[in-house]
Amino acid sequence: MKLSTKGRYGLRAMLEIALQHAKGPVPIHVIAEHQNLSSRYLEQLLIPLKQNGLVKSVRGSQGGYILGREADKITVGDIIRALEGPISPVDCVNELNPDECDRAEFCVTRRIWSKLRDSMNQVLDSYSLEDLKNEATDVP
Amino acid sequence: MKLSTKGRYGLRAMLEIALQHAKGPVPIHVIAEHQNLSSRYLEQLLIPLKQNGLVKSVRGSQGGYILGREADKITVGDIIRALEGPISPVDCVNELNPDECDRAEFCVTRRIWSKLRDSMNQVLDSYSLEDLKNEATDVP
DNA sequence: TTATACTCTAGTAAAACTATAGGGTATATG
DNA sequence: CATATACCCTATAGTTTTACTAGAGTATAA
Repeated sequence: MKLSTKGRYGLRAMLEIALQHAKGPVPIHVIAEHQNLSSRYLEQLLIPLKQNGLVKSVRGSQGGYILGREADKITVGDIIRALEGPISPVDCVNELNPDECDRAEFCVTRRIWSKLRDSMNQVLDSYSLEDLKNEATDVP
Repeated sequence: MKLSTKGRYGLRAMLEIALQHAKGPVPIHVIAEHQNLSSRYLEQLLIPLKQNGLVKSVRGSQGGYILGREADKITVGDIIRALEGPISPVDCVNELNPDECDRAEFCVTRRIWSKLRDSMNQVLDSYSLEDLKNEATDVP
């Protein structure tokens, strides 16, 4: 029940882009240096974020990444789902690609996993990048 | 953010033991056959469950496993924690064995992981084996 | 024209997961 | 007391996933 580094690094990268939004596109290497990550790895994390419309890329000199939409319209859940796929403790209650098993109808544990799934999504969707931005700038 | 088979199989095994509680100790091979699992693998899952007092073992002929305490005193969270360790989306908010990082003090994302951790534990602790037992016996 | 920065694809080492296997010990029963 | 039953302990092996690393290419501002 752990988040992978994809989700954690990706969220930190998104926050970095959000914080520097005013200054224009943020290049990968800047994020990587700030967050002490491999820029080559970060590069790969930005692909699904772009595909999901959470960031836009600007190529060429002075290029980099900008937010795909306003920070208050991007939730932590959006970011995690883009990077790690549907948030679900088991595949049989995965909404996108349910891996139904024979016993689904009688399965007593299934209901618990559904409830856990909903709760996880609810918590992660209750935070937007804007919220994180505000907290980050509050720090002295 | 997936549960491993340990957690899923373990919960099903515990439910099986709870359901057959009246008939005395339930041998591993019975659980394994009912749930279509490898009994050799199941054997390993029962070790941590026993260490955590969730089941007791009875050796010898007519032996098997019985619940370590009443079904309404065992939550799904107890079972998952016994099998998979502390329920936490990241190690830095793991209560038992916190893997604090340098940035913990300023870390904006940390608060979200705490809230997610609490929510996950709360959901899983809101179901007892007794609840599951009741649902299971309701099925025609 | 050139430096900057994104894009796409492939490969790889390490860790975690999911078992399988062998040899042992305790105990109820006949 | 012999024996079948069933738990107990440790080791290991195959597979998958994770977390990168690397090479070659493309677009664009200056």
